[in-house]
Amino acid sequence: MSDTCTPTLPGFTCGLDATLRVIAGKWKPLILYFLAQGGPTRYGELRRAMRDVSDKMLIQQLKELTADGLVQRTDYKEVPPRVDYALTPLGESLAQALVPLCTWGTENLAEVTRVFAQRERTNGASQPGAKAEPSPSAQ
Amino acid sequence: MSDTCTPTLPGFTCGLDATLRVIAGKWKPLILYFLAQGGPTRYGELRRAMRDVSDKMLIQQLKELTADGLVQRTDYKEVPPRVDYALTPLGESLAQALVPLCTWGTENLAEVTRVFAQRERTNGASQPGAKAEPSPSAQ
DNA sequence: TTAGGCACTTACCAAAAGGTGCATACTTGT
DNA sequence: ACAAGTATGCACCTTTTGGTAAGTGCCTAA
Repeated sequence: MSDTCTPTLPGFTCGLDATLRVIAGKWKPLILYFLAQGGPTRYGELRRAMRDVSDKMLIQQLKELTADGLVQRTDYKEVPPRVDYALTPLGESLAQALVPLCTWGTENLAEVTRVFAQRERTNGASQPGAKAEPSPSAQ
Repeated sequence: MSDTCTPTLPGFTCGLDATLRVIAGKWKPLILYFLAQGGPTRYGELRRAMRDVSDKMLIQQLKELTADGLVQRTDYKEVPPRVDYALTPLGESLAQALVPLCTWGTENLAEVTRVFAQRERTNGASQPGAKAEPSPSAQ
C-alpha cells in the first residue's frame, strides 16, 4: 500500500478509513453496483433487483447516498409517484475505485468461500446452547 | 463498474460483496494498512500504533484476519510472550486492492469531510429535548 | 367497490458489533 | 515485595444496525 493512505487527516485515520465510512451499510455497495451497471433506475426496479432488501433499508441507504452526494434522486412530480436514482460523478468515481475489490473478490472466490465456510463451522461448534436455526434466510 | 462483479456467486451477490464481508470490522482495514506499511509487527506495537483500539477488539480482529488467511501470526514461544503479525500473500493482494479506495478517500477528502460534518449536524439537530420522547429506556 | 401498485414512513424489536474492565501466568526492573 | 509489561481470555453491558409489519395518500385496473 502506498502513501495514498496519508495518516492524520481531519476526522479519519486515512483515506481508506474515510472511504469505508462512506460505503458502510449493508446495501450501499450493492446499490452503487446496480446503479453503475445501467443508467437511472426507478425505486421499484432497484427494490426488485436486490432481493431480500426491505423498503426501510433501501430507502434509508438511498437517502444517505443521496445526502452524501453519491447518487442523485430525481422526483418527477407525477400522479402515481415516480422517482429515479442515478450516480453522480462522485458516485461514479467511487464505483470505479470499487472495481479492484470486485476483482479481488472474484479472483479469490475460492479462498473467500472456504474462509466463510470455516467461520460458520467455528461459530456453530462453539455454541453451548446449540440451537438449530431451521432456515436463517440469507443475510 | 465492469463485470468483475459477476452476480450469482455461491454465497455472495458479487465479488465486491465477498470482499467487503472479509474486511468488515471496525479495525481490519486499518490493521491491513499498518501491516502493509512495514513488515512483521508485534502485537504491542500495533496496539500502540492504532490509538483508541481496545485489546479485545484488536485481538478479535487479528484472530479473524488470521483465520481468514490474510495475516500470519508467529508465536515465538518465549518467556515474556512474543508474537508478531504479518500479511500473507493473500493479505497483500487485498491490501493492493484497497489502494484505490485510499486514493479515492484522499482525493475526495474535501467532499467526504463536508458530508460527515453534514451528517453530524443532521443528527445533532434532532437531539434537543424539544422533540417528542424517544423512549429513554432503550434496549 | 375493492384490490393493488407506487414511493415512501413509522413504531417496535432482535441481533450484532463494539467497549470496559478484570484476570491470567510469567518475568524483569526497582 | 511490588509494579509494570507481555499477549490474551472472559463477562457484562451499551450502541448501532438491520428487520418486520403496518400505515399513508394517491391513482388505475377489474
